Parts: sequence; C-alpha cells; structure tokens
Amino acid sequence: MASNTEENYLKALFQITIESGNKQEAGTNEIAAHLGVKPATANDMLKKLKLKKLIQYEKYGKSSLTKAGKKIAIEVVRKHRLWETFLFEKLAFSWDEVHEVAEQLEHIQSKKLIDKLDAYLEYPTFDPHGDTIPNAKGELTIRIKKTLLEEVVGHQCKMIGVKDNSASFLQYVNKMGLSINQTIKIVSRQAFDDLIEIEVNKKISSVSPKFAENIIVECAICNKASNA
Amino acid sequence: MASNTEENYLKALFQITIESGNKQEAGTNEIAAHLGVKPATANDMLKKLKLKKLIQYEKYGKSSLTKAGKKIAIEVVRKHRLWETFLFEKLAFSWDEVHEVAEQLEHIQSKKLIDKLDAYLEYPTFDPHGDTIPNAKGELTIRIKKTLLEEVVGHQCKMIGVKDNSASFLQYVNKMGLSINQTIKIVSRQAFDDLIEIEVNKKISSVSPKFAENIIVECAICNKASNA
DNA sequence: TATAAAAGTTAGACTAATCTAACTAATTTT
DNA sequence: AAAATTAGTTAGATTAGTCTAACTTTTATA
Repeated sequence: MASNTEENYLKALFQITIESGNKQEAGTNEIAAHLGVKPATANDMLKKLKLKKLIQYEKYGKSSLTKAGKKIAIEVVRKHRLWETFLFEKLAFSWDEVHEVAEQLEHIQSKKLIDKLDAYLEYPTFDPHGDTIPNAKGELTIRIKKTLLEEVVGHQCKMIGVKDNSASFLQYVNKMGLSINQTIKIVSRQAFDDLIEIEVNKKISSVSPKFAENIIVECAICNKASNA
Repeated sequence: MASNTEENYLKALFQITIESGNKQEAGTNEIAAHLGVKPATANDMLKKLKLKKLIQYEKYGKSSLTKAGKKIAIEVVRKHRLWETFLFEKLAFSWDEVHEVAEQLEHIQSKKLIDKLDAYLEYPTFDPHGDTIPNAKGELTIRIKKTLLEEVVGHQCKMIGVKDNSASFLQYVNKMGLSINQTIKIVSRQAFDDLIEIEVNKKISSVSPKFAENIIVECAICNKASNA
C-alpha cells in the first residue's frame, strides 16, 4: 500500500510524463517543483519508489512510471476527478473550488467507496475541468482537444476545460461568461493585435491569445473532419 | 490546526467522557486502549494537547477536554456521522460498512465541504446508527434512546438504530420487517420465556430478549413524560 | 573543449508519531 | 501498613517525510 505522499509523487510523475503529452520521463527537479518540495526530498522519495518497483530511476537519470506505478497513479487521478465531479454536480461547488478539496479526498482508501461514487455519478467520463476520468479498469476516454487559440474562425466549439487552474484565471473565465459545456463561436481574429472575437450566449467579446490558449475546447466540425 | 492524530485523541476523549455518560475524565491507559496505541504514546500526545490548551491534564492525573478541545472533537464527530449518513443514504452502503470509511473521511479539512454535505443530506440529526449528529454550531439533538428490550408494554416506539452491526444480525432484522424509522408496538411480554410480542406493519411476531436488546428505539410517549 | 551553469545527490538535522524497556506513583489487597 | 498490583511516566530508538548546506555529475555555452 502506497502512502499519501507516495501517491502524490506517482500522480505528479503521471501528469508530467504521460498526461502532458510528449515527454516520457521527468527529472528530479521537475518533480520536486511540481510538488512544491526541495529536490533533495524528491530524490529520497524517488529512491524509495524505485525500491518498491513503482518507478524506473537510475542515479543522475530521469524517472518514469513502471506498470505498477502507473496503475496507482491512474487510480489516484480517477479518485481525484470523480470527487471533483461529485463536488461540482452534487454539492454545487464552483469549479474553481473543487481541486483543493479533491486533493484530500483522492487519498481515501476504499475501492468500494470510489466504485459506488462512480455509479452514483452515473459513470462520468470527463470531470468539471474537461479532463478524462479513468474508468474502474483504468481505461481513459480520449477526445480531440485543442485550445481556443487554435480554433478555426467561423467554427462553433464547446468549452471542455482549462489549462490554467489558478483561482484567479478561473474567476476571469467566469467573468467572461464561460463555463464547462458552454458553446463558443469564433467570430474573427484581429491581425492587428491578435485579439480573438468570440460569441458567447449571443454576446460578443474579445479575448487575448494568452487567455485563449488556456481554454480547452472541442469542435464537432473538426472532430468530424478528422474522423472522415 | 490539529493533525489527524490529534483529532483522533480529542474524539476518543470526547467519546469516553462526554458521550458515554457518567465520567468527566479519562485515564491515560483508557485513552490508549480506545485508540489502540501504547500508554507511552498516549502520554506523549496528552502532554502535547495540554500544551495546545486542548485538554486539561496534570502528571499522574486524568484528562478532560477544554472548551477548545471539545469544539474540535464535536466537529470531528459531526463530520464522521454526516459521512456515515451520506454513505448509507446516497451510496447504499450497509450499516456495518460505513464506519471504517467514515474514519478516513472525518479528517477532510474543509468547512465548506461539510456544510454543503449537511445541506445535501437535508440537515440530518441522527446517523444510521441512531447517534446524534452535531449541527454546524456544535449543538447536539438529544433523544432518549433505549433498546426494544426496555420499552414499555403498550407503547409505540420507533426504531432508530441497532447495536449489533454484524451482517447476519442485520439480515435477521430485515427479515423481521424492521428498518430505520419503522414503528414498532410492544404488544406483550411472555413471563414464561421472556419473548416479546411486537406489532410491525399490522403483523404480530415474537422476538427474543437477545434480539430486542440489539434494537435501539425512541419512544415519543416516554420522551414526553421525561420532559414534563 | 574548457568552464560555467544547471541538475542531481549526499550527509546530517528536525518533527511527528510510534514503540520497548525500565522506572515511579498511586491504589488496592492482604 | 506493607506488599502487590495497576496506572502512568521517562528515556531512548525507529520510521516517514521534510529541510539546508555542501558536494558531484551532466549539460550547455563561450
């Protein structure tokens, strides 16, 4: 059984390597920074996780998850996102509040609890931030995600998440009338200052590229095109 | 902020002293036994809790909660019982499974979470075991609990919990047509073999004293009499 | 390619919570 | 009231997770 701390390291490694695309391994400093601890601390833990065969790691090398480590990491992610969904849908938390509480709830040890929670929520596949929720077997539903910045002018897309999870950004998002599942139409792009004009609930407003690249959307038109 | 462990000691002290009636203080060994640790360990923690002004304690003396300590203990008990209620009512856990998981959930730190959970459950005042749930202000609803064995012949009472949480007993209870909030009328007692005749849903059946002493009931008639 | 910078490691220390073993104080029994 | 038992305490050790400071290895760059 992995401790809460060990679970956090495995989750961090999962998010740095597997979830965030390209890289298949992570450095000690990177892991430490992700968890807000000193590299020396992370180093100790990496040695311990290697001993437990949960990660691959060699002195002065990068780390990556073993099969067993990945399994645990996915379970933690599953729990985190199911709890976020519960907080958001059943307890009416706003979606910028769910993360912090879910950080605690994700470590509750009870397979029965999480499976019953999953059933109670009717087996959701995406959490309030648009991130995939692994099912009980550890399988993830994938969908084509892009940022608002990359969306085609004239297309209508659906907001399915955010990249930046900071409270300040999430509040900004709220203020712009945006939320999960909100439909957004790309009206135009200003070549002059790169602002993007969007239509939300029949109101038109402009957002910066920096803002747009932190909004994750899914576009039915583009999905269809790519499947064809 | 009290650690999980500190919370457990405060809860133990609350349950030994305040909840279980008579005693107003508890000895070091008693506290240690309640928590499944060695007296030496409890001794260290008692000194620490005294320093934090959460308990009153003098060397070689007994311990009792201060006002601040009692406040924390009641909050933990509140969280425990609200989670038990959630697990039982929303996630369809059986009575005998809720305790273990609630032991973990009771330490989640989020006032907002517990208050929203309370609202979601519609402010329950008693948990699935029939124990009182402190409200957000820390006030407890008291009701006179007794076992079915002690109930007066002719009175109508309401089942509010069980003492024995074993699966076999709970199944027996079910078979007898009994469940939480079920009304039970005491028809008679047989002096010959001590069996108790009860009426449940217009059907009369007999139960043994051993069965009856594991059913917790509340009696409106008796409550009224004692308040007068 | 030599050197500076960045990344990673080690050693030693700290805190929280636990233990065992040996001790002391209080209480009960004879 | 002395002895025995029970209750409570202290000292010293252990484990997990963290830190700082000093060191080493790797990588980047001048």
